[in-house]
Amino acid sequence: MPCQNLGVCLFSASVKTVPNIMKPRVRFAPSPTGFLHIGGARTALFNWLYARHTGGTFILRIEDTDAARNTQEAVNVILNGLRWLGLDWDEGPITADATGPSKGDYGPYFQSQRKENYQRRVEALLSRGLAYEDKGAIRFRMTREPILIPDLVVGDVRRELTDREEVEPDFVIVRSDGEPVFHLVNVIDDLEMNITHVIRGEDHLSNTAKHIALFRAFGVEPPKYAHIPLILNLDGTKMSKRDKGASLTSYAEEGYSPEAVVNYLSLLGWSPKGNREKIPVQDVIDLFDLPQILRHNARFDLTKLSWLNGEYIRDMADDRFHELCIHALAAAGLDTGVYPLDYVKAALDTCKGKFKLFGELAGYAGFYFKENVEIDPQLAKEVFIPENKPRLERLKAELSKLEPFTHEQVGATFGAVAKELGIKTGILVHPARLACCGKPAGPSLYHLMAILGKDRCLDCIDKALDQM
RNA sequence: GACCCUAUCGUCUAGCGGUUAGGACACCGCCCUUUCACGGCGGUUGCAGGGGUUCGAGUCCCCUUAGGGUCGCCA
Repeated sequence: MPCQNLGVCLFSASVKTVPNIMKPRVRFAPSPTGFLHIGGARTALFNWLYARHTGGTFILRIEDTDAARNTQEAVNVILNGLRWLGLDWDEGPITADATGPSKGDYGPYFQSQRKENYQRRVEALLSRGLAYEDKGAIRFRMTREPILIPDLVVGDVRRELTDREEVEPDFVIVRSDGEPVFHLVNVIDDLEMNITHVIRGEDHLSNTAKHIALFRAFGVEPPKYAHIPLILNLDGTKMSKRDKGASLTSYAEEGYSPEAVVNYLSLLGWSPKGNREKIPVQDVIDLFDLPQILRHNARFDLTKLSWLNGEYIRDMADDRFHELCIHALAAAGLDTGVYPLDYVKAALDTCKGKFKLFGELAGYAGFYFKENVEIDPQLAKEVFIPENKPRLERLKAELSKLEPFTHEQVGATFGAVAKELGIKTGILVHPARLACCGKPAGPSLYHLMAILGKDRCLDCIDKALDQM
């Protein structure tokens, strides 16, 4: 079945031997709104995956025709977002400056710098009677016939005119203020940049008829199209700017790792088959192809992303783990720099695999990096009860004798004291944990106490005893 | 209003005419255990509805319903 399109099959079968000129050229063409939508990020990812899978070229083009709301900061949101995800582009801007340096032979890669191309093309249409002036604007003479849209994902789509289009099929390509509109510039840029495959959101499917007609008017065969399904909210509604998880930036802020986000995004509308969930991006590149993309929209499930993120953190190299932890703690106002590096690393190692988001870390292990433990008052009332006082006192007495204060020794002491008192170890663990961390959950108590050190632990226990 | 796309557990998906409809997240038990996680075992939950085609349909066709998209001098 994947051989419906012979051209594509021949191509992917001999990817390494085809001449460069036949290699796919795909682009991600976002508008700098100051915001990178998670759906846009997925579109970028799919384009990138296809380019990397085929050995083609991934191009970044900035559609900044709307000068009013475009700023370098807004462009940087896009550049930084793609960089964070690891989606490197082969052609496109190097900086957010529209007049700045870029890489690739098809520049400029900012639409604001390509005006003369549009003007030239419009004049060509005008002179051939394919477009005409209408009250100061310029309209394209659109075909009245239905247009067949061959789509690599959806299949052949026959697009008829809507009732409104029946009344006025000719659409504006240049506004009366002289500014060319999206449909026009998008097509011209794709044409002039030799884009071979347009991979974009399904929201553009209906408009593709216009684009195909425009390509033909320019005397060029349109590229191949692949319209990918959209990402919706968990409740099935459209994900808008305000919805949780809509902004790519928020993922970095909340402590997701880019590998997890890329992995999760890959799984939306595409599947590696074989019941695989956590999958390295290189494997995705190897397996990815357009015809296997699903046709229905997907809903964004943050819970599953969190799970995946936890999986990535669990398997993360220590250095990177430490780095991301320290960054997350700093973002929460905890300066680890004032503690010895060995202490910091040892403390963080007790947390590895225990949380899903770096954003949780400060709450989980903040006690390591604070002078005083903040104890949950409600739990204190439940755990720091009079009957625990003699137990904790006995524990403290034994603990104070320990030398060295290792986690093995600490653990053995808890066991011995519990046995001596004829109680379960847990009876001692709960008040001791609350005394040391201020919370009911945390890293292994014995390890954490060893890292905190004897003096600090005894001090915490003293403070707890005062409350009993 | 018209046009287009889509439809398997709550969610992401496997399935491409014959399956006890599989996996993952989430959820619920049990086990492990110094807390929380992790891990292990088990469980609840699904082919939107109706017609066809066929010996046989989640799989093919049609209709309905539902969801999404588009019809701008927005991108």
